[in-house]
Amino acid sequence: MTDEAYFTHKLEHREIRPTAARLQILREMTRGDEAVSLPDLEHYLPQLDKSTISRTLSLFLLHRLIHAVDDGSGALKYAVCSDDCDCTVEDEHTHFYCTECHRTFCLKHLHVPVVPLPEGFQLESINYVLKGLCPQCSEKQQTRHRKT
Amino acid sequence: MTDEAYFTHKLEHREIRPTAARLQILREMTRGDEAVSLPDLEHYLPQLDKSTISRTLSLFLLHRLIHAVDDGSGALKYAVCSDDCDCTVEDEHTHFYCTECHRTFCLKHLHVPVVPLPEGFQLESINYVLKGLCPQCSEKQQTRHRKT
DNA sequence: GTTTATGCAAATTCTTTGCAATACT
DNA sequence: AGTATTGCAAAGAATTTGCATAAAC
Repeated sequence: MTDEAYFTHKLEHREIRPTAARLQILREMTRGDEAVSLPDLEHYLPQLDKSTISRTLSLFLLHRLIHAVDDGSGALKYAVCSDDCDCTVEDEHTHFYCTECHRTFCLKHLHVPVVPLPEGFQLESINYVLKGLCPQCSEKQQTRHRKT
Repeated sequence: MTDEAYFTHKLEHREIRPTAARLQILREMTRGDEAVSLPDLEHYLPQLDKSTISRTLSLFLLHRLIHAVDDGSGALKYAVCSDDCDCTVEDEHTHFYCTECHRTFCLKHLHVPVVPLPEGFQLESINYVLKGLCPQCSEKQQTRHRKT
């Protein structure tokens, strides 16, 4: 299966018409294990208008092809769901936001923890973002300390 | 101890000069167990400029008088820390965002869970927001269903 | 009287929307 | 043709900043 066919299938699986713009956005979002923001996509895909990207992200969200993470950086970040994801609380995973390089990592093997809620609260979803230094930035900081 | 003296002391305890604007903002933030946004404060304190509120919140954050919660509503929310809070991961509590009434509740008795991070990640803080319906909105919804 | 805080206006950043033009089936 | 998609321009919302005035010590 070619790359193109793979992404086309992925869109159709979620009942999204595979247009050129949507394929480009999905391809871009699939590179790497990091969540990307609308401004990120705007930067990497200058041929597309931000309104197109915005509407595409809304569509992807609606069809549960991607999930959104609020990492507190000011811009929402988005990442492609795994194929079997239904976006229920049980499907959600932990994200890590690096306060140094501002990247947000998907820690797909770490499910979000669920604390028992008081009476009356009805849980729909969870935003669980750990913040700190990613391995690279943590390493750089230690190197700097060793040298000084 | 009067109200005024209580808030003045609270500011001074965090080494913040107790000006009129700061006292009003702190008083407003102390009402209720909900986190408030900058636009919320702007609405409740029309006598203060939003730039003043913005700068005051930054100052409060810096001095760890308040903590910020990103509930995904578009506006950051802020809530007064408990007196013994040092804003470490162990001090952080769970927040609940109601998708219906858009209020954010501090669940102070529920510490944020901490999942074990992969090698190399250095944890600084956690944003843990549960989303769904609060007791009131959940109740209203059920009432509506019973009637129809 | 010098430092600090505040208000006003404007800028910035992220995101969405109306509408006309284009592409698809 | 008729519907869906896209680009452009503009609007909207939250937040911040420069600068002049006002308040505090």
